[in-house]
Amino acid sequence: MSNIRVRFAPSPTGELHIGGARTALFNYLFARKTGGTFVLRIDDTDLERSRTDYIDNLIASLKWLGLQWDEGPYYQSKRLTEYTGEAERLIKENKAYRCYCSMDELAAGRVDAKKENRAYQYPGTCRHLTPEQEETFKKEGRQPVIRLRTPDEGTTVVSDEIRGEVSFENTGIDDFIIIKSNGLPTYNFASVIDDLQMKISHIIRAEEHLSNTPRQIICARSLGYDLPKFAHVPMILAPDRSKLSKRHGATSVEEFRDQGFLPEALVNYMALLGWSPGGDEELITLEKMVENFSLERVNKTAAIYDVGKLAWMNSQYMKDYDPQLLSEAAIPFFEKKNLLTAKPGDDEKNKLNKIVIAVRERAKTLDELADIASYFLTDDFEYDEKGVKKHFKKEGASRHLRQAASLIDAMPEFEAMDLEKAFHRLSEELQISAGRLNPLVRLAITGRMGGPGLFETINILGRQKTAARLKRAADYIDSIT
RNA sequence: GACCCCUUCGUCUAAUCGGUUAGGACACCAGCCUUUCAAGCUGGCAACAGGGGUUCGAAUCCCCUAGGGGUCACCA
Repeated sequence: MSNIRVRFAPSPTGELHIGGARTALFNYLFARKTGGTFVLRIDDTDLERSRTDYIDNLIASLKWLGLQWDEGPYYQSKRLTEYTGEAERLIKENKAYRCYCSMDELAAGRVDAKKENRAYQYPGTCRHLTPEQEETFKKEGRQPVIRLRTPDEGTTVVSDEIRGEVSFENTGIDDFIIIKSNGLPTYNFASVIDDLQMKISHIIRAEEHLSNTPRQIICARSLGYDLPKFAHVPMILAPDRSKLSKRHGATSVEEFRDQGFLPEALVNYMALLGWSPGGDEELITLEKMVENFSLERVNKTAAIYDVGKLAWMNSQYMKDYDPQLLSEAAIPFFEKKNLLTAKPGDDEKNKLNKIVIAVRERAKTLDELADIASYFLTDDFEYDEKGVKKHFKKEGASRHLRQAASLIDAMPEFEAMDLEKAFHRLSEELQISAGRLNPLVRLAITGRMGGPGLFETINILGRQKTAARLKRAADYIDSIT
């Protein structure tokens, strides 16, 4: 095991979306590639917004994607004394100080800054308070925050594995808060302490954190720790180039799952957003990704995700999926559409398998697959309107169907070859072409114009059902003509 | 507004010390295959943001402009 340690540290304030999932994936790939350790940490210091059901969602989503972590989950909410202890130490070392400014006072400063059209910075009001002044404030009942004393000059350089050296003027960084008045740490403090204490060697996270990094570096230096390496991966944007949000349709891993995407396809697709293995291969297994992964090959540009390509990729995975596993995965979608009344037994599973194999390459998602295959599981379907016009309203249609029905009734069991031959003879008898008979029969037994091969369809449907549907269609034709 | 990052087909991307007819994939269009719908196969459309340099030679290096994004909380 190498010394490489990475972490995925989401805050449980929402469902895991593909941006976060992709960050987790890159961490996972990097850890596997380097023989390192992948740590999961839950950054739940924001009591207001953190929710346990989001933690469940996070964990379920990671597991579903197959991104197994090696350590954790750790919870920041359980490590609070760690942060306050470090903050007290910094105060003793005169690297941090208590600030008694009220939120209103600070807000007023911000309003002024806005008016003068300049960036707001904490003016350092409490930087040099005497013990007496502190006493007075305390007597007034003010709850202090703790601020870090940050350098007033010089530059802080972020050395980023993906972006190179990025430097920031220290004048742009004020004495920011590390412990809030409620005693909880802020992100820039807790996260730094955890990363350092957990011996994280590479912080791989989204680009939105790049601007925060100089603060964290200053923080780490005050604390007296060595710096980890940083790698800021590009963001994933919605099709309208804005940040991902609910109004962009499905963005969370759970939603993609519920829409019938396979985890392998989603992982494959996410990996290719901001990274490429180099060659022309796009359909690659997780193993292959691990083998080829390097931060060097991660892009700098934000990527816009395209559900269309995800769907295509999903269809590719469905085609090659183990049929057993695929029909297993499809069951919830059949259930959702009320196509499965009870838990399927062995016989039904067998049938499901056949159905899934027959329709899989016609669907892009499991949800679509269940739609396409619905007529195999229910008699309750409508006839395609165009099809009715084209095939049912033709001279002799109902007679042809009745003939086909008696043909099938007369057949003891189905052999695809026999069926085909029998239909061939039938079309000769009826003196119509197979090109006219077959679509008519298809419409009668499936209600649709397209689908798996006709004889395969009849085979799966079974003799009785097929014959019954043929007669039903014939009756229907008689009733409308 | 300040600071920071980014810029190759509509979208994802390749071209990793400068020399390519700028490659692939999705989508789209056409053809083939096919009893249908798909799938598959073949072909087509389509990009180096703009302007200056450096160089024999720039998508690649430098500068400027424009555009996009991110951060500026007692959120993470």
